[in-house]
Amino acid sequence: MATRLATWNINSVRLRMPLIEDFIAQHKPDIIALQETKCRDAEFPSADFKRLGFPHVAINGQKGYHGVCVASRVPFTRIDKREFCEKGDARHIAVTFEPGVLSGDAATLHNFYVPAGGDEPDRDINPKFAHKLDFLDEMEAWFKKEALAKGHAVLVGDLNIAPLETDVWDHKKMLKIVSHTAVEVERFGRVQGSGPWVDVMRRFVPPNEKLFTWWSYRSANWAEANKGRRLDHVWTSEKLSPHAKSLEVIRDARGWERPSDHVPVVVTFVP
DNA sequence: ATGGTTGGGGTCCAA
Repeated sequence: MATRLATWNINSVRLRMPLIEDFIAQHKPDIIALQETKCRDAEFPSADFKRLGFPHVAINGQKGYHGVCVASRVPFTRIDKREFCEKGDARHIAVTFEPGVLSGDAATLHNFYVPAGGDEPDRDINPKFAHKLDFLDEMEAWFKKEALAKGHAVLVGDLNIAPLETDVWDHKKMLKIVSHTAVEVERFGRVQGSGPWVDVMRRFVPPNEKLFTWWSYRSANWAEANKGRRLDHVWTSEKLSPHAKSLEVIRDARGWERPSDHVPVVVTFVP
């Protein structure tokens, strides 16, 4: 039996519940990690997920901004939420699955929403960019300290960085744009190396091929212009990597009615 | 060089 894991920055879970329903019907995920749910835990549409076959829900939400969750057909054994940068933001949640769900061992799934970082890529004049860099440093220190990637672990989410030249529509034009600056890419590499984590998406799509998961709302004709970025990621620990068997980026979802600006990414695991 | 759009909450901020 295979387990299909999806990650999707939904940009308001309540507004896009009909799209989530379509996505479930078409792509049959077993576990869904969402970012930017944008509602308090008490306002989270748990009953809708239960109706759709996802009775197990772990939520870390806040009013209006950020917010992450994991909804699952199969149970998980524990829920952890970590606060980063002492800001009280809801940007992380982790759940642990029993042996036989993602691999033959128990495996922990971490779901992250890394700060976007504002417009100006200078930490001295832009506190949001400073927050993003500090958040990444804290991720690296935590992963090292806890050796989280030494066991069976998956990390998904909107990391708000497109690290490779092929993760953006035009590398040279993007070098001074937040999400693709050298300082961010260097931080990204250190976080990834702190596992070390395996970039699962690039196991299936070679690094010389363009691969995007996000297209701005601000450009009309997103599909023709194709000025996208790969901001959403799936990493596994090395031990779990062989269990990840396929990748789907649901590009069509960007063209659905009232879409998120991010599309779902689905990875199939065979335990 | 500039502006383009969306969501939440409430007449502006974050992305």
